[in-house]
Amino acid sequence: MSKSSSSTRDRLIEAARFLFWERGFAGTSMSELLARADVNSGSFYHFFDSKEGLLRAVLEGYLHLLRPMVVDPAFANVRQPLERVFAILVGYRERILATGCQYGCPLGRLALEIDPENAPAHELIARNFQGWIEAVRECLEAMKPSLPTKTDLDALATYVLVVMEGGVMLSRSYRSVEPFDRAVAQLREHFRLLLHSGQRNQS
Amino acid sequence: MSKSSSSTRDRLIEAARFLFWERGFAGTSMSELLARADVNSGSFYHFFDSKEGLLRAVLEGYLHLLRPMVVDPAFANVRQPLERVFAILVGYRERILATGCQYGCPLGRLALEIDPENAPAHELIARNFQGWIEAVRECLEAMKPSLPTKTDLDALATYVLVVMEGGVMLSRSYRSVEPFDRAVAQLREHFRLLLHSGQRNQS
DNA sequence: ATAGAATTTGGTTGATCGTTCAAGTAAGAT
DNA sequence: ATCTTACTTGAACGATCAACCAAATTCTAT
Repeated sequence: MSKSSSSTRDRLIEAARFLFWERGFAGTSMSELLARADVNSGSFYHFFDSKEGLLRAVLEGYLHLLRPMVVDPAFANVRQPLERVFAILVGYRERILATGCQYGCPLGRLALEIDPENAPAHELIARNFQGWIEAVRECLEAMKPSLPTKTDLDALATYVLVVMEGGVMLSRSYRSVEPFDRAVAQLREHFRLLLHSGQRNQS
Repeated sequence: MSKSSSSTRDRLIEAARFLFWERGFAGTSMSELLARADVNSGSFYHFFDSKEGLLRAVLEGYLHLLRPMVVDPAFANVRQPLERVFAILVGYRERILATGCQYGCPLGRLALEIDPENAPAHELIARNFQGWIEAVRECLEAMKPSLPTKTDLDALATYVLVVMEGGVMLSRSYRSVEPFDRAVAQLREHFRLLLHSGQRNQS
């Protein structure tokens, strides 16, 4: 985060990405933010019209970070479609452990915090969720022949995200990965049952 | 919320329960809170040592509200154990609809917002979650004979909470019950598969 | 009736909030 | 060389923040 190695705007977004994640939007003060980014308040308002404008930029930034930060690392060493889905979840498990079970999904946190009146922000959060869902959906698409014919892939992919977000939330308040692990294990069982339900393909 | 009909302390907790739910902890100012409760700041600090002290009282209050507000209404007209579980989820569906898809679980919101350093608050949140899980677990216990022998009832009950919290979160950002409905439908399918997996009882 | 505790009053504190501004520097175009 | 645009500087703004206080009032027990 050295001052010369990145543009002022980028430093602001990077600082905000961290602080909004760790302390929330309302919980992050401009002074903290400006100090972390090493930027003066005047410069801030040259690039953004308000703190909310910065929030939008952060959420747009996440759209481009999903693949390189979440999906690609998970897919790197895994070929089987279903295992790729669970590799994404393993990635979140590592985040939970790396933060001493204090991890919260930055998007999930903002989804619950940001005022519903703030439509642009919520649209961006929903688009981020949608990108996540579509990455999972691609895996499910690849295993479609093994799944029951009537399976709604969109609904199933949404379900995976739901389980991840809920699992992360509980692990945070319990200060333990166990709730997350339990949820993932149940999801694993759900897929196992789906794959053995004997209604696959055109049956 | 008339001034004479309830004690000052109760009015403060009730106002905080609403505001922490709607605007979050950091997003709720003392002036808003005091105005809503119709209490002077001096009286506040007679009953609570700080805003965080009030938060703890609110979280303790939720412990006693779980049964009368969430569990009992759901169980009232439903006898079958599994349907009771889903009746709880229907209750949340109604909350989502009643708030124009802006509903967020008050505990889930605080679980993601409150500083992890605030151990007492997080312990209370976890205890609230645990109460919820145990209510579901009681239902699962009643249907144990129908479930596969090895089924971990605690894990399964936790899973139900995870799906609820994740579903509520997505429905808020999508401004639609659909993600919640999808998640519940998948959970329903999960139970259907479990009940038909042919490994039930002592097999 | 009266002492003492419990509660209420509402103004006040200093700090911090997000934002604005006028003045200044740096760099490229003409 | 001069004009223009882009960006930086950091002090200052009014508003609001959580918290505190001494004084006034109401309740409770004797």
